[in-house]
Amino acid sequence: MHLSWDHIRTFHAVAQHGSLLAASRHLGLTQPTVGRHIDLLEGQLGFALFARGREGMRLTEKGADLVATASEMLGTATAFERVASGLEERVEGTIRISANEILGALILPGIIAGFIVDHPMIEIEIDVSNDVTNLLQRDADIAVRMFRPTQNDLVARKVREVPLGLFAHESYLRRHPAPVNVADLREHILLGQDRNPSLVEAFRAIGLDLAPGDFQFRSDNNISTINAIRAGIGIGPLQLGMAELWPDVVQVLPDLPVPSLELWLACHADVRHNKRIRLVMDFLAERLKAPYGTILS
Amino acid sequence: MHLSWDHIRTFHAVAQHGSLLAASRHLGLTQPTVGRHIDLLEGQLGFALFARGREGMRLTEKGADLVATASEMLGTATAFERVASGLEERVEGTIRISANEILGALILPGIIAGFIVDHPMIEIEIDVSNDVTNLLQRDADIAVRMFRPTQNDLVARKVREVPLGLFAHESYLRRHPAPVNVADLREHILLGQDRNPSLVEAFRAIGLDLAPGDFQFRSDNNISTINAIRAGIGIGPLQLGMAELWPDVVQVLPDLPVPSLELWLACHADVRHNKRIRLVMDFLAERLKAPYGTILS
DNA sequence: TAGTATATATAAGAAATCTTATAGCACCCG
DNA sequence: CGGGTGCTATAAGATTTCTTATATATACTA
Repeated sequence: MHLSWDHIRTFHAVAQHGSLLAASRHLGLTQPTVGRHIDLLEGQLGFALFARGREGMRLTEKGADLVATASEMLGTATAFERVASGLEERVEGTIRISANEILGALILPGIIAGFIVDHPMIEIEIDVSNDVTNLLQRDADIAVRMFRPTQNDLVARKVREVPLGLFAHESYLRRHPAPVNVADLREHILLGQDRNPSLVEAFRAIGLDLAPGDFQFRSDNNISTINAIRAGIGIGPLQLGMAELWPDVVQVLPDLPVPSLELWLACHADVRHNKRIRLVMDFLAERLKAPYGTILS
Repeated sequence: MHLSWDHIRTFHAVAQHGSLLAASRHLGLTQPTVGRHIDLLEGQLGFALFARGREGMRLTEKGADLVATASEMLGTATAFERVASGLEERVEGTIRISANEILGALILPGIIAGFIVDHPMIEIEIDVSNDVTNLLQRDADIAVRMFRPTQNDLVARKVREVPLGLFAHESYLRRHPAPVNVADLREHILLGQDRNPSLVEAFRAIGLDLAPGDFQFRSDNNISTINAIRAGIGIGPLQLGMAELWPDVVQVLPDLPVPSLELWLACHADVRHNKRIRLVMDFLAERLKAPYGTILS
């Protein structure tokens, strides 16, 4: 008498999400179905996997002992899907692209508009996130990143360098005279990141040691920062190509050697030969080489 | 759109057994069901896994690329079942015992007869085989072996030494005078093993270097060998305890230091705390300590 | 305190899955 | 060359599984 492998998947999802309802949403099933899977599994095993309560499904001790193996199964199952996807040669289908806010919301739509007219059989989904793990979990097929992806099963290619500068809106500079050297920045309202430390590190590299508290406006969402600059709140970092779009946003300390970012494209090694993915990656690499101004205008 | 894990299991079974029909028998499904699983899988993947022909299902190149991952999944799924079985505390249920021909056919039935009257909720199955891998694949819960099981995930305990001797039937010895030393054995009709080399090695240990061709009757089935001795074909090895059952079978060269065998009980480490399995193993260990004569009489 | 959101459990109808039965093809054996 | 065996494919009915809808309970919120 064998267990259903699909029931093991359901067990894992419930253990992961803590409730039948949450698991059902992630599995694309309904709550009664997920509940029945667990009931059947418990019936076959002869012991309870979860304690049911108003706050959801708590793993029992025995249930907890089984999570690791179920998790291993999930990993192998996603590997199976990845390998299968890598063997696929059909051009039609869906491609899911993971990108940060600027790329996903501002840049990619314009690029993809050109792609889909030439390839009407390919559907594109955009997942706005900065997490690399979604390539491993197959939540996305292609990732666009502003740093080198180092995960070992990933295939990454560098598209170009992205030069940065410090910018402020005219209205801000009218109220606060523009800085003439790095040290002057301390007297200004600075726009920075919330929990991401990369900007603090970049400032340190150009000789300015700042604590998170020295930034008066903090957000990890890049679009939020851009709009803060445009609203005249203060001085913040911006990609040079983007600044050209808004004539009333001007660069401060233009000679400052701000370290530039890198633009990378990545996919999982298992799917690298998938025709669809290749096609989209090649197209993105080609179009992303151009400065943003040419894309957005 | 996710694949069904059960379909992956079906894919693996078909790849393994080479046909829908053979796979369906191993999976406990019917041939049309197995066929539909493969059809659905191929439809979702977008390419063919098998080439269908009168001689069965041949893996395509792409199908072959997926077998390894599917196989890994099967391994994890059986591990899941093993761990679950180890966590189980119910006493009722089925226990499957793997044993060689002599134990499985002659000895165990008598022992188990005593067990099941005390434990009516436990059902016992006997799988006659000499393969240790069936504990890993969960084809059996307990194995009784005549050698030390060395597989690393196995828990084994030695029950006792099993002394061996050389025996022949009276009718044979009437036609051929009994040997008086090891060298005399060369002039006799010897009963040996077919492909299993252990007996040849045992003879070499007592100073007699024999080739397979020196045995006129060869079988790897122990019961076959026993019956050959009883039928008066020639001289063959027998466990001392068994010989007592047949007064007209007598030992030759009784002072010969024939190396003895060891009797081992084994189960998988994952399953060692299962109450049922513990119960049966303890019972078997206790009863198998006694010489066979007391069991069979 | 009413309203919303979270959670599980259950009943009954809808939808999918599985089985039985059958057809068709190729091979092997006496 | 008939008769068995092993194989896949297909149709139709039986069965199971899944979903929709509802009941119940708890916590948070305004």
